[in-house]
Amino acid sequence: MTISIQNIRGFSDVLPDESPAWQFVEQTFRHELERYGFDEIRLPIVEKTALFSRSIGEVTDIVEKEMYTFTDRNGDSLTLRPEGTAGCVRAALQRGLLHNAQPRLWYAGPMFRHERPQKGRYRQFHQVGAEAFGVPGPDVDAELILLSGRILRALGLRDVTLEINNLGTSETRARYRDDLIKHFQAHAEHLDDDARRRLHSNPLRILDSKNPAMAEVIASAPDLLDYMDAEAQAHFTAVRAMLEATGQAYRVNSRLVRGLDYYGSTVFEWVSEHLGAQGTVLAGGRYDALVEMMGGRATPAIGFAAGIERLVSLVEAAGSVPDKTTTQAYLIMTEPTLAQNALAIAESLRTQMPTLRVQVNMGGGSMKSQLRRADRSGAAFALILGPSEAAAGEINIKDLRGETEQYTVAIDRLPAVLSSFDSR
RNA sequence: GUGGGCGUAGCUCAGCUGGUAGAGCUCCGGAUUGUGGCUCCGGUGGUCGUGGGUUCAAGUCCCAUCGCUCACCCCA
Repeated sequence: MTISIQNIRGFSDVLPDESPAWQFVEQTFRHELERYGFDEIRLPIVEKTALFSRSIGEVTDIVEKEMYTFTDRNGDSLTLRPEGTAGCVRAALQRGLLHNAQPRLWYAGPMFRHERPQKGRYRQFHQVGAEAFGVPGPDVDAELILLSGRILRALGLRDVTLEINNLGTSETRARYRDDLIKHFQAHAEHLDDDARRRLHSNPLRILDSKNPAMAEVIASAPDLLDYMDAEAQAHFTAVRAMLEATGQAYRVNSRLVRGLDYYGSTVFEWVSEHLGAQGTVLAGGRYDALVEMMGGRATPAIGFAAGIERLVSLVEAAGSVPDKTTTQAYLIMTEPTLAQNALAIAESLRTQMPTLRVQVNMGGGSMKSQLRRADRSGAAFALILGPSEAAAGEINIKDLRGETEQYTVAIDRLPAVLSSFDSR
């Protein structure tokens, strides 16, 4: 079949088969975040372009080539949000949430980046984000990491590992960056094309290269950790001590660099081996300079974002998605003329039993096909209404899963009977 | 943006050196006049991604194009 209009590349549908896993991931985040004192904030999907270009960094890949930017009817440049932190900071500042308060906020929803799609990477993707404002750490840093670990465990994910790093202050990072460029320039003959291109735009990224030919130049490069000042050292040590005290395993990865300009100090990343090339499942870090940069009073902050699609794929592979609640009762009728009675019975049942799931067969069909639908709906039992039952104010109950013999009851006794089935 | 792999039924796929489109699953009906699952029988469903070319003849060969997918880059 040739369908004339299809979805946009990289914008996927979440089909009914997949939605239980999505709900599981979303509900787990909501539940654990609330338990740690985070409150939900709902933010616009479109913001002024300048919000992102200024906060994320003009020369990052996101801003340079990945944003969905358009001009609206007023001539303003608007952008579909590529990430959540900028909008959250904007809202917190604009609405006065940061005034004499240390809010902890979480949000969830779609983000948009115009990249080439591949496994675990889509143009519309979904994140859950959490941001904690006003606390300089290291206690929040550690708690946020512990929270993210708890969420991943609650999702039943075992094979995810925690990597942490400290990017130091913007001054020490600039000094490190300069030395790194010098180092790579001195060994320019060993660099591949990508590395040469990134030498000035993003030299820290060269450290991540997977090219074995460059392993030696990279290994001999200066280490960021050697550049940290005493304060950053102390902060990093304290975070590590807190993780150790709570039994949270981690690996220090001095090559761990976040892609957005506003990150500094503590950064962390949860990584899975089962996702192909896009293994990062949840990542975050401290961004103490961002609030002030956006016009607010200097306010320390830290946050993380998790990729729902990646987590859904892991959770499905791990088989940890709880079974979907299926239809408990499926009502069928032997004559189409009984549809009125069937609807009335179902409505009355739903009113009397608020938690009951009951589906009425629609569109007729033979007894055989109706029962087949009842079976495939996953219902625990079928309610069968024929002319004789209807006339007598009764209905027939057929147990589709257990051993109970089929029998007929008065309709007003149905709630009691179904409850007894339910507690079985 | 660059490269590899792949586009045949709703799904998973077969279709040799060109000779009028197939299987399994699903769905619908029947075997069983008001009784599902298992079995058996039958049926619905395709402009073979799209456009052009070669040929008496193209799912098959050639060209272009679109899409999907994985990887690079980058990131959740």
